[in-house]
Amino acid sequence: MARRRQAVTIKHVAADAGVSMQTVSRVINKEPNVRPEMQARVQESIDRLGYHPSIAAQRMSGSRSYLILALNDRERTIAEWQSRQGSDWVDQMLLGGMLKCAEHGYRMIFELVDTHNDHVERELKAAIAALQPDGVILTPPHSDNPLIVGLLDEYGIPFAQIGSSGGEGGSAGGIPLIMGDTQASSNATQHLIDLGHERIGFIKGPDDYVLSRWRENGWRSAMDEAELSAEGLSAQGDFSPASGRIAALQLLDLADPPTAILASNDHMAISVLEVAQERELAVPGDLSVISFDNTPIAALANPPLTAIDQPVAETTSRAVELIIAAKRGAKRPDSPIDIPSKLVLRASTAPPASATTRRKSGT
Amino acid sequence: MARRRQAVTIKHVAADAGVSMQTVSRVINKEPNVRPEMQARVQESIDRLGYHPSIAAQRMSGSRSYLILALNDRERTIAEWQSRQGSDWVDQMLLGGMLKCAEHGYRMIFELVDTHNDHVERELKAAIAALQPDGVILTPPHSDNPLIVGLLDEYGIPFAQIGSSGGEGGSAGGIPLIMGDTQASSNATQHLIDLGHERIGFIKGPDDYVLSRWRENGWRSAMDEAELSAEGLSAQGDFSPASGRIAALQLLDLADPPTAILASNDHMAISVLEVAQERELAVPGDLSVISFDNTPIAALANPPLTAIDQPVAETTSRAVELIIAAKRGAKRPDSPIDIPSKLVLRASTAPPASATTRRKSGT
DNA sequence: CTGAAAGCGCTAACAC
DNA sequence: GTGTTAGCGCTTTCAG
Repeated sequence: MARRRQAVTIKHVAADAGVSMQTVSRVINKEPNVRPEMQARVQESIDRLGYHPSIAAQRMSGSRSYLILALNDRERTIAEWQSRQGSDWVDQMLLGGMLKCAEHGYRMIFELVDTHNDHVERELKAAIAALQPDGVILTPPHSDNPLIVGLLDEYGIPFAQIGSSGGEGGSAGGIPLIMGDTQASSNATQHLIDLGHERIGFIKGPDDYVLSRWRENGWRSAMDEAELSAEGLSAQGDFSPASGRIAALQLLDLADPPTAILASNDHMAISVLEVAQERELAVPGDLSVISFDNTPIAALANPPLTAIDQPVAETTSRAVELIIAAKRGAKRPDSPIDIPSKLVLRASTAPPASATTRRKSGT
Repeated sequence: MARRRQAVTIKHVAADAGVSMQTVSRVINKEPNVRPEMQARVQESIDRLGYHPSIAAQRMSGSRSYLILALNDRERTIAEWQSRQGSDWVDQMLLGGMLKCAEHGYRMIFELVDTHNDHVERELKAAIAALQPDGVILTPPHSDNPLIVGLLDEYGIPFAQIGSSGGEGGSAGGIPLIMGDTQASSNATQHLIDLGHERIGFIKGPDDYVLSRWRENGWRSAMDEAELSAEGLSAQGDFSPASGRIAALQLLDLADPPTAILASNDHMAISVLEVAQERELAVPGDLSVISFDNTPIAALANPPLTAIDQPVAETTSRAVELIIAAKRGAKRPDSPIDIPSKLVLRASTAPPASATTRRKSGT
């Protein structure tokens, strides 16, 4: 007996409470201008009848859809899921975003879209038309995609840009959120400097991620500040283990190789670990390693990696909050929200073995 | 300029193509009784205008919602996300389910509900009323929850029960899918027996998961068949590392301890590994270990664990297919769909060290 | 502060 | 084959 119609509707509640549908609607939406006694009576009916509004109907009548769309890069996300390397980016988004949505009666829907594809626009339009989301959460590398940002602005849909500083002028509806990449990168580098390292290598992320630049900048600025040369100590990677291996080889083959390496993500750091092992370099004895992201493999690596933890859950949670607030008419923050990343100390960092034998001034 | 109304509706398309809305609707839904030339003309308008139907409106008019609800256990799922141990159950569900949904124009929405809570019913009713999903995917331990199953049957919503054999009579709309637990467990045990093990311990999962029993049964039957005693070789666990430790201790403290242990999930197996290390038992030299699930930590453990891989993505994908088929009126399969789990051989299993010194007949 | 009327975008049920 | 009519459940006007 597939009764496809709503079991109990606003009409039933109205009849039960002896009021108009309108009043019930007001109670549901916590609108003012309802006498406490009315509100109580209606609420009682709602509870007793087990009434829950249909978001489809709410959406139809021009109100909210209570849906927030989270957009991730299709190719990379699927690759991560299939590789089963334990990256929990999506899980952390769910943890932060879904739970925050639930608190407000919203729901989060995940969608994968191709960045490098002419279809982005079509895909996004389709998703918006189909779902009519109240907000959209963009993740790298979509966060700075002008096509996506432009479309969202045009539609007037509030959206969060995780991992984006919002470009130059910012956009009408975009709320940029960053995870302190530059600062964290600089802190991590400083940590290595404090340990006594002077030759600190850096493995960059791919250029289509803005945060690749931030991470590099943080490293470079800490090196500069300590008056250490960064010359030749940066190698290009693309987040893949293979690229990490190539970069590690490049750095360790240097005439004066680094005693520490900061890798732009965990996978590349693991590759560094592997290369070190092949070369019989002890970690952290001969080589210290720090990675970005702190996905589960960082803790499970051998040795466990000191890593910069990305507060993905917290950031997503804030993104949801800000979108919902924007819906309610709150004005957007005028500078990017910055949720700081913390350095998690584990076993892959130590003072350089040859600390005293090297040409230098400090300890 | 927040235009909350649909940008281009079926009306626009109808006007543009010079036909009635109904005809457009028929084209969208690929219904018969439309002349090819009409269908082409309408399709042309749809494409040119960039029209996409609103699922809210489709739902409102009594048709599908194109939404499939996936229900997971709240407490356990959140604990997994927070522990950051790399369990990718949810990711694999997304991989299998989301992609399959997308193929058919559906969307999957995740929702967490408390099993051990009086509110299950209320929560589920709320989700159904709000979303009007076309189908629901149940995961353990919800799959066999009579309250949930009963409610879904009553509402006439097709649903998949992952990890359930469907109980006695089965239910009207329930489609049980299992992942070959018994067989896999028996195979894994047999693998150890083939290796020469005779004392094979088993660490059970919690009783509120049916699959705990299946896994135990598989082990027990393989032991029986090989005429090996299982007496005292099973220890209770609850999937947590702590419980795995206690169970490992219990088994290894036996007067005649096992030379191999089959743990009902990866976490408990890791605990076994830890206990072994503390006791200076080499794995796999002195003790072989096999785990269930094969989440990413299994491969990352030291040594990497031989594990029984749960085909979560494939199962979820099939679940979605079957739900959509059921919607289209296909009759449900009359026995549980069984997607076999495969044993992934890694470095935690080997013949027992003392193989020749033990009382026995074989090699 | 409360109610009545109109309509959102779409499809089921009928006519033609 | 195609068009017309009515209505899904809710919220927006706008009256009172």
